[in-house]
Amino acid sequence: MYEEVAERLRQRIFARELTPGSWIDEMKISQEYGISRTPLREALKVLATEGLVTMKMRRGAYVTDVSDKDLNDVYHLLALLESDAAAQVAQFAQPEDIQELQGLHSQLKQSVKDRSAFFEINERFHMRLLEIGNNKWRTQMVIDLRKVMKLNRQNSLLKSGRLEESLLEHQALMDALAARNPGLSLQRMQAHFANGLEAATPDVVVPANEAPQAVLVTAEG
Amino acid sequence: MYEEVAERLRQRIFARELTPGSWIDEMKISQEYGISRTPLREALKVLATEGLVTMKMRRGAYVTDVSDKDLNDVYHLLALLESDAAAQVAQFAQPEDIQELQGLHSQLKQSVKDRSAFFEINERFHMRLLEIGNNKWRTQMVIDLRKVMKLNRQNSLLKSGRLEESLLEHQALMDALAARNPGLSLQRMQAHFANGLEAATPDVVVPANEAPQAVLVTAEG
DNA sequence: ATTCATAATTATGAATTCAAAATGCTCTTC
DNA sequence: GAAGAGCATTTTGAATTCATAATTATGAAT
Repeated sequence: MYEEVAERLRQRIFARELTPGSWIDEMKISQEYGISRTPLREALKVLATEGLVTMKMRRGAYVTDVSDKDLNDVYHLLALLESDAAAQVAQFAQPEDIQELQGLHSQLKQSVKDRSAFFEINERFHMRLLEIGNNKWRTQMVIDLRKVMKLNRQNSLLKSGRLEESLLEHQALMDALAARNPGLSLQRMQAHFANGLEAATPDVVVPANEAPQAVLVTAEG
Repeated sequence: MYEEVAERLRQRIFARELTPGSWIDEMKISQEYGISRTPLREALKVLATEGLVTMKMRRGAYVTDVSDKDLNDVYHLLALLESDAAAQVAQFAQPEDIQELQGLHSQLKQSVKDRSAFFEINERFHMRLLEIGNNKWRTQMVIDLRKVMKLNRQNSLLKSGRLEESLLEHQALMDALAARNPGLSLQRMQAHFANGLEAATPDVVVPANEAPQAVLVTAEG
């Protein structure tokens, strides 16, 4: 049950119903959910290790307040991990996996008019790519980091006017994947992330012309 | 208290006192520790999110059995994250931080005769580099991944005859850091990891001559 | 003798109870 | 009137109790 409770809490945190920095009233929540404090406390400890809440000694649980630096740091790691995944996919994926990604990409193209649909398919694309990347630890890390991102920016990975650009970057990535070029795939994913970050945090930059070479260290079996 | 209990359990798991795949008897452990099952269960759930134990529905907790592929995957991520950290350090560290690393490296040189001392200082060096890298999320991820590595190989990051080689790689890394060359530092750290992995898993290779170029995507403030 | 069903035991998961610590309020004193 | 001390209330943290599910053992039937 604690899993379920943890998920409900996550949703409320992401929805800003529980605001960053605010105290979490165990009594109140457990009554709301019609459960005892025991499974709730277990859920809170799980969220604490995920970084979504912070436990203060003898003071209870607080929704973590992530700073701008935190968001930059997390975004940087997302770029690092997902680019790495892209390289692995280009190198080791089965043809049908690439097909599947192309299918998702097609759906993405078609949903460019519908913001929320685009958003959802985009997320599916990224998650599917990770799964095909076939490293569950990396996948789990990305899942956790994306949760943290959701704490403070609704659409940090996809800001308003960027749908078309984002689509072009996806296309470029898909081309690199289809060409089974790991280095290029890595680079394209990096570019995708570099462009995705909003202008407010301009210290994350990959100059497109002097784009990075591939780091080719592979550990897949 | 659950933190403390979690740590005691971690130690026992790393020491192989609780063997991978084995069931964890809540009753027995709680009696051993002279506590109730409540904080123990909380600790177990934390260890579960860390990946050290696996919770089976209505079946309790089991020490996770990590496969060879898991170890390869985790090692790959360690290489990725720590190289990234090295690049950041080269780029953004304060001079005194580099000094400190050089100090640790000197200690490492001197302790080449004492295996366990070497081991401990080596760990300190890597951790300190991460901290200087100034991304707490990355640091935490590496800490967690290193815990997983400890599950199945005592000295996976440093196998028997490799102390001297390892030292040379460290020296090369230090040179790159001192030269404040991010790309080279990244590359040297990658090489360090590539060489560190034992021959039993030969699918992790970086050809030294066609060493990777730097991936320069920085997100530090 | 083997297999299936039922009962009993054991262990997990959750609720409730209990204790201790921290905060806040009130009363007293300066 | 303000400040400090003491008491009460609130809340966390842990133990105990309770219920439910699963496994095992026992017994009966084929």
